This record gives sequence, structure tokens and C-alpha cells, in this order.
Amino acid sequence: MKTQVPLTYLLGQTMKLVRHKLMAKYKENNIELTLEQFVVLHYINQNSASTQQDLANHFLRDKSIVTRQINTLIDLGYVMRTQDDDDKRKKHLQLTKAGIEIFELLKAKSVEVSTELLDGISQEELTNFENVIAKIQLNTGFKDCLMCC
Amino acid sequence: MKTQVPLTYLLGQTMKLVRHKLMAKYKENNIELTLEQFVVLHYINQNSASTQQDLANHFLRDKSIVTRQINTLIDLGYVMRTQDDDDKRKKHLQLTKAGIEIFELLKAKSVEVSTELLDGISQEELTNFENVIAKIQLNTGFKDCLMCC
DNA sequence: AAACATAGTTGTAAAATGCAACTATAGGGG
DNA sequence: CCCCTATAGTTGCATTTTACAACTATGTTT
Repeated sequence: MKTQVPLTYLLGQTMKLVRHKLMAKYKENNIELTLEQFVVLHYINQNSASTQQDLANHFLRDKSIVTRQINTLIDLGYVMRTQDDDDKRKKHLQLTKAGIEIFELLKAKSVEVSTELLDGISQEELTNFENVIAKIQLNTGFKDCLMCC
Repeated sequence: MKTQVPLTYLLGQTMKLVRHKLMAKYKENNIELTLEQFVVLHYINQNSASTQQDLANHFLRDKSIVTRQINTLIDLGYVMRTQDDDDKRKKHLQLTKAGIEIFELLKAKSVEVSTELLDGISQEELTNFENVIAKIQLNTGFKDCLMCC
């Protein structure tokens, strides 16, 4: 369990490289959305009745930021906000038709990038990798932030 | 090589959790520095004759940002900027005495966090994990940004 | 010497972020 | 039923981060 390079360094640097790769791919295809937006759309797509507070908890972000991010996604026509019938404070988020379309495109491009980046890595290695990631996430103790799928 | 969760999502989310964990640890110990600053100090410590351009390349950051980040580290008394004798454009960065001290502290706390987060992960799993990370970084094709150590 | 390239700095504007105050609604205990 | 507290969301504001372009100074090439 010794690491010569700090885990934070390792992950942070890798993430930065991967993000650049994805953003380059998006630019190539004239996609104007950011990684953050893709990830938010992904979450909304997977969690049908998600509220903004859910998003804030999951992504460890202030809820004010979530409000604004959702606002821009609504302005872009990709997301709808509907009020909960039982609890009038809550607002549920879901993708519009256009939102589903753009998400499918974003996801396809994301898969392309993933495939490129995982080149030369065996299924076994990848499975182990994902297990380690999962354990790390568990060890952070942020229970609400676990992968949802 | 199938991933149900996009690699970008997986890494990004994990990184966010790990960063929060580290920042919490820093706060506990009344350390006012950020993860970015720790990582910059780490790089300077490892690469004795590094220039600001090297930093910009390594971290995929605009050199103007590097200038300002270094400025604040100099103001804090942790970094020195010395001019290259041969090439007067270049300025080399190195840690001051106080910089080395604070870096050792940051690193120690970083190791604590890493140890907590890697709990329950075998040496073999970790080695494989690091190999996969290394391959991913290679596959991004950003040669200047490889891990340096 | 002229033209171009590189290292670094600075100005400025845009975007992301965090915090606190605020509204509106829900739920619990007296 | 009223009061107190908690939750969901919005808004304002100040701080930080970031990108881009212009600029200076120095080095390199032809």
C-alpha cells in the first residue's frame, strides 16, 4: 500500500488529461457543453425523480450552483423542472426530448474517448481498476455520493 | 473493456471526493493551502530546475495562471524565483526553507489521507491500479504531462 | 540585421465557486 | 392550532479561477 506519487496527484493529473481529451472530442464535433454538464445530464438521466438537492449532495456542490447550472441547461432546452405534487418545495428534474438526444450524443463521444484511453488495458485490469475506485469512494465516507449505477 | 459508468464520470467524481477529504484534513490542521498549491510544490520539489513553462506544460495550464500561482507562493514565502544564467528569459523555481517544511507537512497529511482511502486494498490491486492509470495517461498522448517520478 | 520563437508578465473579461440572506413549504411538539 | 425548526430552492454578492490577448525581454535562425 505504498504510493510514491500521492493519490491526489495521481488522480487529479489523470483527470485533467482525460478532461482535456474529452473536451477536444466535443470541440471536434461542435458540441458546446462542458464535462460538468454532461455529468449532470447523466445523473438526471439515471435518476428519474432527482431533485436539485440530490444533485448538490451527489456532486458535493452548493445548491446555489446547482440552481444556476440547471437554469442554463433549461435555457438550452435540455432539462425540465417540474414541481412535486406532494411536497411543493421539491422540484424534479428530467431531460427533454432534445436533452435525451444531446445526452446520447455526448455519451457516444464519451465512450469513444474512454475506448481510446483504455486501449491496451485488459478486461481483468479494468475490473480491478473499477473495484479500487469503488473502494476509494467508499473509504471517503461520503455515502450520498456513491456511484449510482 | 466495457464501462457502465463513463470513465470521465468515474474519475471526476472520485477526484472530487478525494479532494474534499484532503481539504478537510488540511483544515483540521489549520493548513490554508489548496490541493493545487500542494501539487505545484510537489512538482517543484521533484524537478529542481523547473521553469514556469515546464509547470504550464505539465499541468496543462496557461502560463499566465502559473505566474500568478507562483507569485502567491512567493508571497507566502514558500518558493523562490531565480534567473537562469545562460538564458535570461528563464526563471528557475525552487522551494525555500519554509517551503520545504510546509511541503513535508502537506505531504505527510496527504499520505494520511491516501492511507485512509486505500484501506482494504491490497498491494497487488494498487499496483494494477497504478498501471492502469499510467496507461490511461499514456493514451491521452500528452507526452509532456506524464508522471515525473 | 531582420524575422521569428520562447519565457514570462500584465490587463481584462468571463466563468466558477462559496457564503449568506431570503422565500416558501413541511413536519413536530406543545 | 400555533410556534419552532428543518428542508428545497432562489438570489445577491464577493472571491477565485481561468482563458485570451497584448506586451516586454531575450534567444535563435537565416
